[in-house]
Amino acid sequence: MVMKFQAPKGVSEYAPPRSLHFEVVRESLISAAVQAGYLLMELPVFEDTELFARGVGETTDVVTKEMYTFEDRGGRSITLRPEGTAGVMRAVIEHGLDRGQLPVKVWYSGAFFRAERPQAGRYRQFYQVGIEAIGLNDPEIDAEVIATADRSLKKLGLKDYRLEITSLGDSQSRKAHRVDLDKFIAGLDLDEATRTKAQVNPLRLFDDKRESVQKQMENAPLLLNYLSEESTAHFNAVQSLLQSFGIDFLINKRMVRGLDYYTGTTFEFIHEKLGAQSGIGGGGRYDGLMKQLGGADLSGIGYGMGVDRILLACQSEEIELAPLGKLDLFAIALGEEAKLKVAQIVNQLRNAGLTVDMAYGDRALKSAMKMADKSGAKFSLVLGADELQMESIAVKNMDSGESQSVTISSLEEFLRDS
RNA sequence: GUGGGCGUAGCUCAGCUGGUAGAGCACUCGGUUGUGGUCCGAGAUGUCGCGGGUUCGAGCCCCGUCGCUCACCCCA
Repeated sequence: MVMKFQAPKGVSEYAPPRSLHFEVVRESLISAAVQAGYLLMELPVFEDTELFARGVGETTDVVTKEMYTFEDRGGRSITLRPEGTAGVMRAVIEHGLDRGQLPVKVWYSGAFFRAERPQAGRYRQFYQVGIEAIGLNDPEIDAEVIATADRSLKKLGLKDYRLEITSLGDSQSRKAHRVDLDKFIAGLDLDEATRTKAQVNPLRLFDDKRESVQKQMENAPLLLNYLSEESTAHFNAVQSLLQSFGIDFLINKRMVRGLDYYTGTTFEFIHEKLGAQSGIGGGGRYDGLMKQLGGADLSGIGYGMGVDRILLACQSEEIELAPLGKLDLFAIALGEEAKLKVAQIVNQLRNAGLTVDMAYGDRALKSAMKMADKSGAKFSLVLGADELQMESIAVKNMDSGESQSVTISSLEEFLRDS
C-alpha cells in the first residue's frame, strides 16, 4: 500500500479556487500599506532563537511553549518566526536604516509559525501582512498606522468588526500599576494555576473567560488610570486624530496583549462573526524594543493583520472576493494544423503581456467552450481550417455572446482595446 | 497540555432498531454537421479512516489506533 501524504497538522493552505480569494485578501492588505508609503521588507522565515526570546519576551507563552525551534547543522539554535516585528527590527538595525532618515516605514507579508493546538482561525502556519513605523514618537504616526489597518479592512468591504484601543503607558506607569495590581490579586480567591499565571503577567487575569475570575476583577486597578501626564496627552491626541479621520473605536481598559514589547498605544481589531479566535489584527507601540535588540534608541509602532482570519471574516460576511486577474482570451483549436497556429498565437499574445489560456488535447468543441466559459475569459476564439485560410478569426465576447471578425495580426490590438 | 464532536464517492452529506452502499454538486461523454452560460440523457468513482472483537452476517455494536474538528489555553 502506498503511503498517503497529507499536510502537516494545523497548517493553513489554499488550493484553487479558494487560493484566489486568499490572494485578493492579501493583496488588499498589502495595497493599504503601500498606499500609505510603506516599503517592502522581505525577511527570512527563520531567525536566531535568541532574537525572539529577547524581542518577544522570555516569559511569554509564545516563547515558552509555542515556538518551532531546532538546531541547524552548525549547532545554532534556529526558530521559525512566530511574529514579524522582531525580525523587522533586526533587519532595520542590520541594514543601518535606524541611522538614516526617519521614520523608517516598512511592510512585510508572509508565513508565521506557532506550535499551538489548531482550531478555527488558529493555525500552526498562518499568514500575516504587517507594517512598522520606526523612529517617530508622535501621535500622528500612531493614528496613521491604525488608520492604515482600518483601511485595509474597509477596502475589502468588511463591516462587522470593531476597533479597540488602549494605552499601556510608559514603563513608569506600568511599574506603579503592577505594584497595585499584584497587591489586589493577592487578596483574591484563585486556584493555583491562575495564581501562577498572574505571577507571570497579572494583566492576563483581565482576559480570563471564567465568570468567577471576571467578577473578582471588576474592581481591579486599571492601567489606564496610572498613565503619566505625557502618556495621557499622547493617547488623547491619538483619539482625536482617529475621530477626525472618522474611524470608530472603543477604549478597552482591560485589553491584554500577549507580547512583552508593547508600550503606549495598543489596538486590536475584533471580528464579531468569527469563533473563539476573533482577533483579525492588532498592534501597538514598542518603544524600547529597538534598543533592546542592539539598535538605536528609537520608538516604533506597527501592526500585524491575520490574512487567514480576515479571509474567514469575509466569508462570514458573505463578501464576494472577485479574482484579481481575468483571462483576456481563451483559445480553441480545431484540427491538427490549427493546433500549431493556436499555440503560436497564444504564445505571441502572452509575450505581448496579455493573459491567455487555451484548450489542450482533442476536446470536443462544446466541451472546450465550457472550459472557456469557466475560465472567466473575456473573449474566446475558435480557429479551424477555415480561419487558417482566411487569416481572420471570429472572436467571441463571452458576456454578450456576440462574435466579431478580427484578423490574426490585429488580434493583440483588439484585445488590448476592449 | 486538557476536554467535547466527527471520520461513508473529488466536495457536502443520507444510510430507520446490524443483512455486503446512495443523493446533490463537481467531473466525462452525448442531445447529428464548428461555439459556452439554462435544460435533458448517459457514464465513471468508494478496500464506508485503519486494526481487532462480537455475530450466520457490521458502514451501523464493542475495544484500540490514527486523523480531522471545535473549545479551554493562547493569539493573527
